[in-house]
Amino acid sequence: MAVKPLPSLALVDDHKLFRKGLVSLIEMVNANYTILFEADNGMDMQKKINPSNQPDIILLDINMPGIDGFGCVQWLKDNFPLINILVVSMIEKEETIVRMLKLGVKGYLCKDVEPKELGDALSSIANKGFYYTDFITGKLVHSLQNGQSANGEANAISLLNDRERTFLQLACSEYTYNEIASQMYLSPKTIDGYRNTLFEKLNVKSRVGLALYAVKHGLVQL
Amino acid sequence: MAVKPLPSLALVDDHKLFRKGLVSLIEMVNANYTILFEADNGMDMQKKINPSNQPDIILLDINMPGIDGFGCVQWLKDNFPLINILVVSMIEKEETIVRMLKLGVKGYLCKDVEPKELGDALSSIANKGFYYTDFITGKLVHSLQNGQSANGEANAISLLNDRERTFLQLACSEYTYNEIASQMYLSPKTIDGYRNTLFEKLNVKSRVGLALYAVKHGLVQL
DNA sequence: GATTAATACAGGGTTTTTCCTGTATTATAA
DNA sequence: TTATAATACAGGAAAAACCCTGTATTAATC
Repeated sequence: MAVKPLPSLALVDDHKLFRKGLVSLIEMVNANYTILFEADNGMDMQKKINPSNQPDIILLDINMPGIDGFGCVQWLKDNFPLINILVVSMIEKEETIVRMLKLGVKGYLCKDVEPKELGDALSSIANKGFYYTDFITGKLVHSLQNGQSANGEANAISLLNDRERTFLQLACSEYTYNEIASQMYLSPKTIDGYRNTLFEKLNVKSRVGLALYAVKHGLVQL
Repeated sequence: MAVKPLPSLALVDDHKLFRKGLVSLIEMVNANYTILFEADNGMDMQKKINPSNQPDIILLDINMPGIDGFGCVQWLKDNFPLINILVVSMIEKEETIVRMLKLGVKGYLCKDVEPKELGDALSSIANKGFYYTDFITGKLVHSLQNGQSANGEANAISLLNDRERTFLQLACSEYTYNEIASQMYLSPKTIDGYRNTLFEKLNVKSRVGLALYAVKHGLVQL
């Protein structure tokens, strides 16, 4: 009788201390998995993965230098769509979680969970193919459907269209609105309009408010 | 002959997964330490620490809900000044490191270091009382002395005085300068002056620039 | 084919921000 | 004691930001 091979894992996280801690936790506490490889970042992961060397599950961080978690997911979906992705991030922003779920990850864990939950998530993904906790299925799936955040605040992803988003990004700069207008090939008056609708939508009252909103919700990098 | 007791450690970090990983790493790899307690955050730490229950070294995170790492250091320095603090944070901003060193922590590790370096840091602190790597002693101590950042950029801590800092924080809001003036009990014209000096010092050209600078350098929370 | 929604734009006005130059007061250092 | 630096403030003006109301065009929906 053939022995079913152990599910193989890969860990992608730039914080080596965290990564090694995870490995230690997984190996010591639970002998049901083999660690296929570890990677420091997206680039590193791309080098270590290939058709004959695919893990069953990738534990993936979001904040990483170079190609970040989102870039990794995109690349994995394009190139190795069968690999299950479990995001393990310190980010608890609903917007981020929603974005990741929309991209098709199989689970999302915050770094403050009990080690037990990591075990649950891994076995759930290995067996059922996904791990969506109540938190995710309850509050978040609902917000996915109607573009509303669980805490009542509107979420920027679904609220803004492409043009509005680029305007918002440009507003987070020291360009004047006139300069932004020419960069977007629009009349200053149209920019005027964008500003006013964003003030409404995002519930702010000044350009500083716009900028802070954008930073807070990850629409611009600092 | 009396046996020298093992150095005792405490871990303060809100990311349980990371904390447990650290514990696992420390216990498995190195049997030279005992773990006195773990805490989820500053408040939790304050509850678990008392004159007859002091660890030799505290591994302290910075980003935590409630009382953060800075608050913890302040409280520890006030109440248990003999405890050695080793900061273990994902923050690599020089300004943050400098602030921590000024507060008297005994070492600063980024979460992306090799597990070995954690071991080095612990034994160095346990024996010599501190662990300042080349990175810290080289570039950073220099910047402590002349208020210059290692990468040439001026750092906000030494560059701004108290009034300027509070002005900057208020500028990161939707108050008009007139409103800020009355809140600071100053004439709008004086505020005018502050703005202009900060434009110079921080090398920005608009209020949005001020706000983004402040966020980037951690002078305001989002 | 009419209605609605989304997008781009104008006129025209008020408020706020930005910039420049110059002064008075106080504390600090030479 | 006399520069010097830091802080608080003024006048005056140009530029940018903000706000309101209203129109034209196109695409989608009824």
